[in-house]
Amino acid sequence: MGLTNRKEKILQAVVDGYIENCQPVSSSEIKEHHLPALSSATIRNEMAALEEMGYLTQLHTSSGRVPTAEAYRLYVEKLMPRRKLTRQELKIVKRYFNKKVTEIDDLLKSTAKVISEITNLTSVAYVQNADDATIINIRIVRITDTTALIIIVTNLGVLKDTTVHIGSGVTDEYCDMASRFVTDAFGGHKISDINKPKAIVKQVKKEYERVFDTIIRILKNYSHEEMFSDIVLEGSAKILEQPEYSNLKKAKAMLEFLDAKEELVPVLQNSDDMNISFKIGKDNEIKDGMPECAIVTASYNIGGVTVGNAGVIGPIRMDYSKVVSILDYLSKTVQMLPAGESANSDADGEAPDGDDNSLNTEVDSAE
Amino acid sequence: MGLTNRKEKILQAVVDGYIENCQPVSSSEIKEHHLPALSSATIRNEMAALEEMGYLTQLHTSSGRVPTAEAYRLYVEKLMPRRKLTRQELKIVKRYFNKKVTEIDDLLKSTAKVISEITNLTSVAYVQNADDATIINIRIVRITDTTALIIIVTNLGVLKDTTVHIGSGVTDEYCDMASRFVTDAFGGHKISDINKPKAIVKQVKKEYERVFDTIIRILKNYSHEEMFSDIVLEGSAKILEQPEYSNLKKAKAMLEFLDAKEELVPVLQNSDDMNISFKIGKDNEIKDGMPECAIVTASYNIGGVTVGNAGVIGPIRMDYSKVVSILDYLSKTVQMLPAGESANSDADGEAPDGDDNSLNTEVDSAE
DNA sequence: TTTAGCAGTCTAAGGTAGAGATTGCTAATT
DNA sequence: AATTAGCAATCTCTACCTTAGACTGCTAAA
Repeated sequence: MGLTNRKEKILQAVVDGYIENCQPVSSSEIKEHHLPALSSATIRNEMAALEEMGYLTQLHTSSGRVPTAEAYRLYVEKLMPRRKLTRQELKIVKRYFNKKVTEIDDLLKSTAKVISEITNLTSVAYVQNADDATIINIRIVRITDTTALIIIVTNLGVLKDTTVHIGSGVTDEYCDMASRFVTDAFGGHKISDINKPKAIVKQVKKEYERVFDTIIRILKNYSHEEMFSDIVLEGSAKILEQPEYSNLKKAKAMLEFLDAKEELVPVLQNSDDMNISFKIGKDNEIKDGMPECAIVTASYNIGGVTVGNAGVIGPIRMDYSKVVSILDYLSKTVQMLPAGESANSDADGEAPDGDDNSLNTEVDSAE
Repeated sequence: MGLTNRKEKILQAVVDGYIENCQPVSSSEIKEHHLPALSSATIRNEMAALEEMGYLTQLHTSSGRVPTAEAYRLYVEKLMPRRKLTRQELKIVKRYFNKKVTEIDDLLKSTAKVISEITNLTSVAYVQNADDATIINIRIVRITDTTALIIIVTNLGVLKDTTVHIGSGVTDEYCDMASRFVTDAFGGHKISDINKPKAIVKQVKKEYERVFDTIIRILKNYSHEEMFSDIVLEGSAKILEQPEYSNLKKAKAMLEFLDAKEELVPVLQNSDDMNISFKIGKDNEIKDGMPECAIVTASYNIGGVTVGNAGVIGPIRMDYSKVVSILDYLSKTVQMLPAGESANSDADGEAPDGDDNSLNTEVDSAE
C-alpha cells in the first residue's frame, strides 16, 4: 500500500516543519504554511492515516504530530528538497580551504570544522585506517646509539613513525642493508596482508630475522590500533544547542558517547559504497545505551583512494537537506585537491612567504 | 587582622562541607559535624564575621553560607587536609601505567585519563612546546622521487617529522651529506635559538643553502605552531556532573570554552616554578566571557626537563585535596619513568608477547 | 563571651485553576 | 465518496497561592 501523492506532501510538510521548529506540527499549521488548498480536517484525516502507517506519532492526544525515524528515512530518500550552498556558506568553506592543507590529518580537521560551522552540529571526521595502503618503501634510520626510526612509506603517505630500541652494535650500513631487505620483502603488499599468514613468504636471511620480526610487529600494530587513533570531533558543545538534548541527562549521555571516540568508529564507517550514508535512529544501535541520534557521513577520496569519512552527529531531527548539500560539496572540493602526493605531510601549511619547503627548486619552483 | 584559630576551623568546615555537598552550609551543620563544642549561635556570629572579611557569602538572607573564591585560595594554601591516594585510586593509576608508555604524547594522554577517572572532573594535559629542546641530530631521508622526510632528533625525543618536496635530482648521497652538514650547523642549539638572529652562524656552503633554509623554516614552525597542537582533553562530559553547570547555559559556555582548545594554553601554563598551580575564579580571567571555574595543574618532568602540564578544570568548588594528591602522585610517578630515551616513541605499547621492538637483543633483552 | 530563644525572611514543593492548542468525531456539504 | 465545518474532549503549560521548612540575626539571659 503506497503513499498517495497527497500523503507524501503532508508528510514532507510535517518533517520540514518539525525540522525547523522542533515542535509538534498541527494540521492547521500545515494548511497555512504548506497546503492552503486543503482544509485542516482533511489534513487531520491524512495525518491519522500516516500515523497508522508508522510515519507519525503524537506525544499526547491533543498535541500535533511528530515524524518517526521511519519518516526521516523516507524523507532523505525521496522527499527532501535538494538545495545548493548559499553564498555565505561558500564563503565559510573558502575561508578554511584557501590555506594550503596538504596533510590528510589537517585536511580532515578543516573539513570537520567547516561542517560544524555551517550545520551548527557536532561534526566528526576520521582517517581511514591504513589497512588498504600499499607499502612502497621502508627505511630504518639510526637516530642515537641505541634507537632507530622505522619509516614506512605507503601509497597513501608516510605512516606515523615508530622508534625502536636497537642494540649498540648496529651500524648505519647495517640499517641501509636492512632497509633494502625489508622493502624488498614487504614492498607491494598491503598492510592488511600482514594478517594473512604466508602472504609474505620470502627467505629471511638470518641476519635480518630480527628486523623482519620487528617490522611485522609494527605493521600489525598499524592494522589493529591505528584505526582508532585519528578521530576528530568539532563543536561537541553544539549538541547542547539542540532542544532534544536540553534535558541534562540526555545531553550527558550524548557527550559521554562522543567522549569515547573509539566507539564512534563503527558507526562512522560507511557501510556501502554510497557517497553519503544515513544512519537514523535505530540504524546505528551499536552500543546499547547509546543515545538516540542520527549520523550522516560522506566518504572522501583523493586520487581515487578513500582517505577518510566525515559527517555530522545530531538529533534525529536535523536539517538533512543542509547537511547533505555541504557534505556533498566538500566531498567534491576535496576530490579536486592535488592528488597522491598531498597525502604526504608538509608542515609548512602557513609559510609566511608563501614558498614551499624545497630542497631544490627544480620541480617545485615551477608551481 | 588575622584569622583566629577558631575562625579558621569554621572556615575550613564550611569549605569542606560545601565541597562535599554543593549546598550552603548552615551553622547547625557545622556544630553537628565539625565543632560540637560550640553552640550554633556562636558559630553564626563567627560566620557573620567571616562574611564581613570576604570569605563567605550567602545566596539569600535565610540560606547557609558559601565560600568565596578567596576562601578557596586560603583553603588550598593553609587549611586543606593532605591526604594520600586510596588503594582503589592507586589501582586505577596502576592500570593505566603498567602498559609501557614511552612516547610523551601517550604519556600525557594516559595521565589525563587517570586524572579524569579518579577526580571525576574534566582533565587536560598538554605537551610543552619544543622550544627548549636541544637539537641532537637531523636526518634527511629520501622517500620517493620527489619527497624527503626531515627527522629532527632532540634531547626530548624525535619531533613530529615533516615531509618536504625535493627536486628530482637529489640523490641519497646528497641527503646523507646534507644531513651531516645541517646536524653540524644546528646540533647543540635549542630550537628557540632559531629566532635569535646570528645565534647560528656558520659558513653555509652554497650547495647546502637550500637545505639550510628549509630546516630553518621547519624549526620556526615548531617554535611557533607546535605549542598549540598537543592538548589532550579527557572527560569533558564530566563537567555536566557538576551541579554548578546543571544550568544549560553555563554548561554550554563551559563546553565551548573547552572546545576551543587553543585558548586553553595560556590558562594551563604554570606561571611559577611551583609544582602545582592553582587558578581559582578570577585568577584566570584570560578571556572575558570565560565561565567561572578553577584550574589546577602540575608540571611534569622527565630527566629534569619539563615535558608538559596536566591537571583538571572544574567548578571552583572542587575536591582540591583529592586533586592535589593525585596530581602530586602522578608527577612523581612520571618522574621515575625511564628518562631521556623514553621520550622517543615505541609504538609497541601493548606487545602481546611482552617483547620489545628490537633489532638486536644485545641491549634490550637484558631488561 | 557565650548561649538560648524567637521573630523574620526566603526558598522549595505541592496543589489548583484557567487559558490555549489540537485532536477526533459527527453531521453537513460538495 | 470525498471533503469540510463545527464542537466537545483531552491534555499541557503557566501563573498563582499556600504551606512547610530552613536559617539567620537579634535580644536578653547565663
